[in-house]
Amino acid sequence: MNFTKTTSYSLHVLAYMARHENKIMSASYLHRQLDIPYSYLRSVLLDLSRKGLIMGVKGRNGGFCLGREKKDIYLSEIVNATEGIDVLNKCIMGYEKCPFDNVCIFHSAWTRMRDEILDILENTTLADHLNSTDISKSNINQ
Amino acid sequence: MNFTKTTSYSLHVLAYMARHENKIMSASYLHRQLDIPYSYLRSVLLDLSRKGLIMGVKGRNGGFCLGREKKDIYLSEIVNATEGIDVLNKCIMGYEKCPFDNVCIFHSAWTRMRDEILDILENTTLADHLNSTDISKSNINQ
DNA sequence: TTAAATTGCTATGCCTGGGTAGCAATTATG
DNA sequence: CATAATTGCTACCCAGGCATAGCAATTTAA
Repeated sequence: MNFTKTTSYSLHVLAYMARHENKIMSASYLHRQLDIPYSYLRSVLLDLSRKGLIMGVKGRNGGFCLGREKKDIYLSEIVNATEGIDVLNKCIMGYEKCPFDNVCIFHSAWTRMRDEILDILENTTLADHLNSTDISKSNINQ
Repeated sequence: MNFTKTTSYSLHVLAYMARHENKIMSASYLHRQLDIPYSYLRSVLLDLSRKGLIMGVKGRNGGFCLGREKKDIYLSEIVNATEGIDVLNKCIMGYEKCPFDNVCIFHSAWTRMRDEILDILENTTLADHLNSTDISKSNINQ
């Protein structure tokens, strides 16, 4: 009923990096800032680095920064790099194809959400996301 | 992003039993009808039986039937018997509490769906479900 | 009475997501 | 130069969902 933690961690990290562009951040720093288990964060960062979403800088004072400009990284790419966006194509009953032939009572609620989420993922860059959450942060009604 | 297969199997089985009330069905029969792996179906049925949702009848010609009348079994009970309805209380990012303080861009799409699904689960009995899918089946627009 | 079909129950295995740990290579700092 | 801090990489562990297999007990049918 949700994204994997790996996806969540990745979105966290990349959103944080977008908010502090051009700053190189080490795994231990990100660990302290984002409260993600250090060792696992290491492996997530390695993976994102291999996939080009971030760039690793070795050596003392090394760390990671965005692999591209924040306006050029779409959220869908991040999900694709972790669990793959295909999760959204499985019906809520866990099958590729709805076992109730799309007439199950959850279907409309489910597809509506899926379409909205897909739309967000495919049309939001890290830069957009930054703006949208900034607006939200200034809204008391949370 | 979806219910576990165990939940899906359970909903399948119970919906099928509701559609053929008062008939005793063996695991191997249900396996053939619903295309659920036999051995795993056995363990699912055992579990549902222990939890009172179905009743086992031993011996040759034995099998299972609904543990209560179909109008008295709510879908929420079934989900609770398998993975627990709490899955719906985790945010889409996989946490108990949304790590973005409820301002993440998926939040409204997600909560809307969750509320709808919860409403369906808590207010639909197997009997209701039967009617709703019957209506849908007669609808060409699928 | 014997065999077949069934549930009740338990032990086991596989896979994946999540997580840990350590070593080599690299780089900056004292 | 020596040491500290870092990434790159690999091996490993654990839990849970999914799945299989087999044995005992029960009941029916031949």
